[in-house]
Amino acid sequence: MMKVTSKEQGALVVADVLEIIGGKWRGLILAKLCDGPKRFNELKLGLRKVTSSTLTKELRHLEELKMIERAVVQKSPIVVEYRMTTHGETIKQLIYQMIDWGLEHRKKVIEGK
Amino acid sequence: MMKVTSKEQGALVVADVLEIIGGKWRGLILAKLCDGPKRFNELKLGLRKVTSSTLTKELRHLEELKMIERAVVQKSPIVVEYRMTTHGETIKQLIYQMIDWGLEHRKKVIEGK
DNA sequence: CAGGATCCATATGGATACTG
DNA sequence: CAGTATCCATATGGATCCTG
Repeated sequence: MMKVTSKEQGALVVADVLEIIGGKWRGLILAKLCDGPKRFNELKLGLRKVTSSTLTKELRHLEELKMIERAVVQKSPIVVEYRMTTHGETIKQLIYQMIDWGLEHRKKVIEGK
Repeated sequence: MMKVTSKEQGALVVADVLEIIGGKWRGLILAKLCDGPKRFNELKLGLRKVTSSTLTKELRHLEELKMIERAVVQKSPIVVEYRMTTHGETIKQLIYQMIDWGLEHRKKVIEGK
């Protein structure tokens, strides 16, 4: 069911993962990209109120972590597309599980309050 | 495979979940409590360098979210135990999946760099 | 369209000292 | 042992304006 080694390193590894999906925006960006590639402004509009500079910073961070990649689709007017890398794709199941758990939690705790 | 409704609410729900496991300590605390109940100082020592005041704040927050509960086991000298609530238990699988993914990520990206 | 630059607000968490 | 209280540093993200 659960590897012993995983349990022992548990907290440390969780910290790694939180570096990727934690913070106010990174998890949300990844969730959006689970649907498929998105352009800069698509992400910007999809995330309620994030500013350009913040979005850029977060995207760069996810790029450094090899989770997403940036592709210039066309220039002048420039069009950029962000998409998950092959490695990034592997986090999809985790994101989906977060969503499923979150929906249950919402029913039980938030609405049931 | 994935419910459509989940996908659409995706980012919003992810934000809910990140409120619980995000931040610098909350996910780590939950990971520790996956092993079973822990006392205040056990948690404090287990998490590299967290101060009492910070740990207290984070624990209170997780209590408000109905994820953990505090139980006074004995008084004078007081002994307190923190453990997951029934609802909190439901997040275990998510934490474990985070750990599993994190270990893979570590191999592929961090060490493989 | 997609950002860079600059400056700034606030949230998060920390240091230190003290207590029932 | 398990906190509280007070004060404080910094990280995170935001506002605004500008540009190839």
